[in-house]
Amino acid sequence: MNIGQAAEASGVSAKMIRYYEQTGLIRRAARTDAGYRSYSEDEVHTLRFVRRARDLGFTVEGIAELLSLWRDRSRHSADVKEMALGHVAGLNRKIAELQSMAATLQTLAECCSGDDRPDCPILQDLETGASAAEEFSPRRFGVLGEFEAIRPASKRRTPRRESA
Amino acid sequence: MNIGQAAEASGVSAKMIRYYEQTGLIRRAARTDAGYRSYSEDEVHTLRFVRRARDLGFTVEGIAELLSLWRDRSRHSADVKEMALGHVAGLNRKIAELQSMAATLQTLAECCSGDDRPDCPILQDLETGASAAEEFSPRRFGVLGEFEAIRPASKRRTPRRESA
DNA sequence: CTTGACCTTCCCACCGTTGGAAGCCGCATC
DNA sequence: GATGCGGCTTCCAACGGTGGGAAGGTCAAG
Repeated sequence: MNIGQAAEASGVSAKMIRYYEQTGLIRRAARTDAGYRSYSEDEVHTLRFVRRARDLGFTVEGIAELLSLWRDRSRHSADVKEMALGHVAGLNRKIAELQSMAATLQTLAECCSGDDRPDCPILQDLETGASAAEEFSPRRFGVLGEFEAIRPASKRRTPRRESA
Repeated sequence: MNIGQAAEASGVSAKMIRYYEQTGLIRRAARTDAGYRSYSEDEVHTLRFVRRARDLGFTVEGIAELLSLWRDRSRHSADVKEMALGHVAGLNRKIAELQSMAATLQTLAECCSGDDRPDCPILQDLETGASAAEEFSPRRFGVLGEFEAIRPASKRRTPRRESA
C-alpha cells in the first residue's frame, strides 16, 4: 500500500505520516525498489491509533508514550490510566481558562449597547485592564504550565524579576 | 522610558514589544541617540491594552482590529461587540471540543481498572477508533475553522475528497 | 577605567501542519 | 516508444506567539 492509500485509510495525511516517521513517532516504512514507502494493514492500524490519540488532544510526545504502552504486552493499565487522567486534568485547566475568557467577554458584551455610538465597555475594560465586569468574572489565572499545546500563554509573560 | 521599564509597567515582555513593533501591531517607538527605544506613558497604555486583549485570547490580528477601533473616535460600538461575540463563539467552540475530549477520556479512564494488569479500555478505544465509551461521549466534531490558535486540528486531517 | 545591567539586532527553537518546488515513477493511452 | 498525468520522493518555508541566546554597543555607578 502506498502512502496515499495509507493516508486515506488511516485518516492521517501523507505529509504527516512522513513527519511522524521522520521524528521517530512511527517506524520507518519499508520501501519499494523505486523508493516508495509501503504500508501493511498493521501499520495503517498504528496510524489510526495515532490519529485517534491526536483527536483526543494528546501531544505527539504523549502519543509516543501511549504507543509504547500499547505495544508492551506486560504494561500496567494503571500507567495508561494515569496518562489519560493527567491529560484530562490538562484539558480541564485549558477549559477553565477559556471559560473564564469567554465569561468575561460575554459579560462585557452584554454591557455594550452595540449601536452606532462609540462608547463601549469592552474597549474600556481593555483600556483600564479591569473595570465593569471584573467583579462578575472569576479572574483569570494564566499559568498553564506543562500544557502548552493549546495557547502558548506558558509561564509568565513578563520577566518581572526574572533573574533574581 | 526604556523598553525594560515599559515591559515591567505593561506586563508585555521586551521581546514581545519588539515583535509587536516589527509586525506592525504597534507603532515604531522613538529612539534615543544611542538607538534605544523610548516609551511614553501613552505607549505603555497601549501595551497594556494589547496585553489585556491577549489575556482574553484575542489573536494578534484581532488585537490589531481592536486597536484600530479603540483609536477611532467615531467607531460604532456594534463593531466592537460583534468582534467580542465572535471571539466568544470561537472560544465556546474550543471549549466544546476540549470538553468532548475530556469527557471521552474520563469515561474511558473510569472503565479502566488501573492496576498492574495490561487490559485497558483506553488503549482499546485508541486501537479500534471507537468502542466502550462511545455511546456515552457526545462525539467530537473537529472542525474548528478560523480559530486555529488552540490546537491546529484545523480543517480535516486527511484530504478525503478535498478538491472536488 | 571597569563592571554589570541594560539595550541593540539577528538567528534559532518550539508544536503540528500545510504548502510548494523540483524531480522521479507508474500506468494508461496513443 | 513517447507523452502525459497523478502519485511519489526530498527539501525548504510558513503559520502563531513566545523564549533563548549570541555578539556587540551604552549607560551609570564605583
